[in-house]
Amino acid sequence: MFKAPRGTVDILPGEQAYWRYIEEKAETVCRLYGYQRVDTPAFEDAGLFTRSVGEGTDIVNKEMYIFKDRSDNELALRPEGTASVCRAYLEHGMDNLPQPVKLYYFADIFRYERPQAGRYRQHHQFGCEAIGEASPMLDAEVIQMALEFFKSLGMTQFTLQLNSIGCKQCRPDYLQKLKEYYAPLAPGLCDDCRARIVKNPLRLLDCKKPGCQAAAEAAPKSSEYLCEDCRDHFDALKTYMEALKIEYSINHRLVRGLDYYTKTVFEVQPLEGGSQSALGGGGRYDDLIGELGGKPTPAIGFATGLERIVLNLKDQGIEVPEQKKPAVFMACMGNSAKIVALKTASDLREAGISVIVAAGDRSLKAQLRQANSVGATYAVIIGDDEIKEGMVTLRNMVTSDQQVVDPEELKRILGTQE
RNA sequence: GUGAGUGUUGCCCAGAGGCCGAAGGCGCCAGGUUGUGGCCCUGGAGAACGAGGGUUCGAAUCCCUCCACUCACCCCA
Repeated sequence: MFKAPRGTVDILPGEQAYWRYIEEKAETVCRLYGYQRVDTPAFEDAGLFTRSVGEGTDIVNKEMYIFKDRSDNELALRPEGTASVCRAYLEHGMDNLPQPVKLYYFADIFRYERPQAGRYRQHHQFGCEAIGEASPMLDAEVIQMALEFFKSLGMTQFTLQLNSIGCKQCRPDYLQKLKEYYAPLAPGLCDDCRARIVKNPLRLLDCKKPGCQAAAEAAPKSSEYLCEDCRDHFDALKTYMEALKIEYSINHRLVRGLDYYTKTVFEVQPLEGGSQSALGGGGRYDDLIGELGGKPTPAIGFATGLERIVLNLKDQGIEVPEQKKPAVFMACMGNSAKIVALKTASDLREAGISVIVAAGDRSLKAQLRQANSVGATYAVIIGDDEIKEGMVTLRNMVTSDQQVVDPEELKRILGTQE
């Protein structure tokens, strides 16, 4: 027997209510904020990701699904959403549209990781990107939008963490400061961290190892080494956040795992929950479009993991609307009844009424049992008696009222009941 | 890549060397009404107990190997 590959899951009909709910809320938020949907391919040139996400990151180093196709193109299943959207922005000349261009997406994301709670090899993200505007107003708006999205789902148990990691003007200086601070501490750090001092100093800050915690806690803070532009930007953002009454906490150790971020970075964390907890995150990436070959174009975005949202909704006991039940279940007995049932059903469907027709030769009892279990509001019963009269029996499954009606009348009767 | 746990019918799960040719619940199917659901009752189908090897007179139950899944670390959505 075949099984779904490791780290992948089937989202069965019984789960779909959560997914439809999330998608609907996401789309509502996007409409309110003026974002338009974009869909990009599930795989891209591998180089797109190595260049954007960064050579030194875990995602690129050990998590990408890379493969060569039959023409020897090196491709990768997308390990995140932003790079593809930026590629599409450039490829389709969206820099000629009024800026900023606001796009959202639902995408499956692939990372070769060890699966665990809330973490999969294929997962789904909803994300937004606002490309072509540098103002911190947009930062505030994007963050607000992310929070409004969670709130619209009924979620309340989460916090917002914020930081600024500077830009290419000020970050080199800050990294230098970090290195200087860490150099004498190196002997006491974990192996990973010793390597990070040279390779990726920013990552020193989010090491979870007990031995490195104290060092990270007392490390120089990026927000204290910002250039004037970055500082103004961060200050303005904080002002806007206060004006919007958005609560946040500054986390000096929040750095994010993708190299393209500049200035603002943020994460949404649930109040409690497992360690795979980040519900979403994002930040500004003012240099990315330029690095991909476009003219310098500032941008900001965020993404959320749908699997984690589903987990959270369940943990919080948040109810989602049930999926629509069929209006009519059509039971029939005998061969001529089958023909009438089929015809009647298509008539009703033409009128927009959902119908399930019992196929096969099961007893009426069995058919009605099924009508009950699929949650149909009505059963239409057709047998020899009805055929003789040219009528059908309409049974209300909720009240158990039953009447014999002309099939032509069904549409009218059912139409007004809905 | 590292560590821990688990692996019995579609699902949940009992079972701890012979009473297991595997129990129960849910679900499924059928019957209890000769054309009628939801409750109830009865019956039925469905598992050689992850795979392979070993110990033993005898293993779902003990040991080994492998595989899978889960959780945790790392990192992230």
